[in-house]
Amino acid sequence: MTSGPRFRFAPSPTGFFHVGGARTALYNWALAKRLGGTFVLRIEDTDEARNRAEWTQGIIDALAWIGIREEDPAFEGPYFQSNYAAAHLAAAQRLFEAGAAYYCDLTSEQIQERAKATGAGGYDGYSRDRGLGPAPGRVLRFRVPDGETTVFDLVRGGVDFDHSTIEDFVLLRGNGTPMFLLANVVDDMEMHISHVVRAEEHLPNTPKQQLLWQALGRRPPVWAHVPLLVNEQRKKLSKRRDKVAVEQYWAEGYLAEAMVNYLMTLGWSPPGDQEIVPWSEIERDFRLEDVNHSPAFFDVKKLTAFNGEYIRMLSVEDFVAACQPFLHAADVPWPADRFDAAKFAALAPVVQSRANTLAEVPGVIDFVFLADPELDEHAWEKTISAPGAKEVLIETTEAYRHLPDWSAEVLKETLEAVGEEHGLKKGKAQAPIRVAVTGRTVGPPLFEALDVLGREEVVRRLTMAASM
RNA sequence: GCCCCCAUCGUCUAGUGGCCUAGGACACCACCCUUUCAAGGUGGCGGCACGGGUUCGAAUCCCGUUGGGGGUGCCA
Repeated sequence: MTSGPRFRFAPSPTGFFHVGGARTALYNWALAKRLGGTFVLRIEDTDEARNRAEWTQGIIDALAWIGIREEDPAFEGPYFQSNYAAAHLAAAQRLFEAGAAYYCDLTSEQIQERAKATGAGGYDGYSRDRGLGPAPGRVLRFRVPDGETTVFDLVRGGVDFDHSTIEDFVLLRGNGTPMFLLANVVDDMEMHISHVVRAEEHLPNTPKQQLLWQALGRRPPVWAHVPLLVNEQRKKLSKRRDKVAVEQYWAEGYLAEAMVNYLMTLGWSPPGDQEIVPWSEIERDFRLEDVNHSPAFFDVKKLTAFNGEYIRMLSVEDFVAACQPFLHAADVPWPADRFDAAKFAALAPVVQSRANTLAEVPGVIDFVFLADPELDEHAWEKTISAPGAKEVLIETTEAYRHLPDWSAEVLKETLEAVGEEHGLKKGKAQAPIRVAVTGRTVGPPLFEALDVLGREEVVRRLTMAASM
């Protein structure tokens, strides 16, 4: 075990890696790295957790993607909550023996009835002094003392809670298994966690945890509750409504660096006037004290803009490499054997300056690898019925068939010359050729595309279109 | 119901009592560039929730109101 501060990251078992979790992980990681501490990954599994191995691997893969790697010495884990089952029970037993906890045999229904009768909400401490011992069906409850608790939070400062508003909460269920709250605290103790950095939703439960630390004779960790990530309705991000799985952004061609950078600007901003900054600077500058107090909207549009910037920062080679998974995916629009890596590489620079995500790349250049690109009928009608369009198409086809040089520049000059004869401006003359060759009115720069496509194929497509 | 947190352009933020006539980014709009679409450049639109204090002076400090969110289980 290393000697520095120990930060724990403990995602709850939702089955996927949440963007909110990713941000919290990044906060913990930045701090652990800068302070020479440790990032402890703990899987909050339960007996019922399904697909534990698969889910754990998913978390580890997603963490690796955003730069938090297992092979880094600052990374520790994963640990599993269930490994500490004995410690959970031992802690409960100690609390009971010290009188800090007591057994209660009331059922949920009975508690509700009593609450209704007395007009008070929740459990009223009925069994506090009944001297009950453990037995099946009885829960162990924590005896919340009189007074108040102040949680010292690095993000928010001191937060006061009056004990009269905290009911005697359950530590052990009627079947003897520990509640999450207890397990969580005991795990943190066992792992010598010094800093708990997590989402704001946990703040109201923190006084309970702090009380547990104290009752167990230990100094509580440093707390830091970071603001929630919300949707456009200002509600906590949920899987049902929102696109929150990190894996999904990964699959859609977002660059990890862009995701990381964007996530870090939610609730915090790098010093200086630049918000696109490398991780090395984030790691150096990030401080919990500077984190905002209010929830932040996860704006996919801004993420996408960041992603575009990061794509443009790539070298052409790196861009081509990053595109590979998307060019060879199963759902690619062209037959796999028609793909030509050299042609793609030739077109890469013009694609790179246009794309905001990698997933949109195949759709931009698909016409190059398709045997017969689907023709947008509407666009075709409109384009070819324009004055002079038909003549330009026919004459350009002939000119291209006999062109001595085949280069973007010559192709451009040739077409413009033909267009001029028919009184068409450059852009106008280009339209029929573009639709005839690519099937669409929009796309990457025409002449570069024609150049890459080659004379034979271009002339074939033009001739076919001209005969329509 | 009770408890807790929060409040600067539509969004993310800078701002820690005078440098604020409130700065930047995304989005949006216009123009330029241009070979369609982008990218890039220039400009524009747009905000301190409200009401009281404190102070010579408040986006900044205090109180209240309103609004939003979260928590409150023998869920994790």
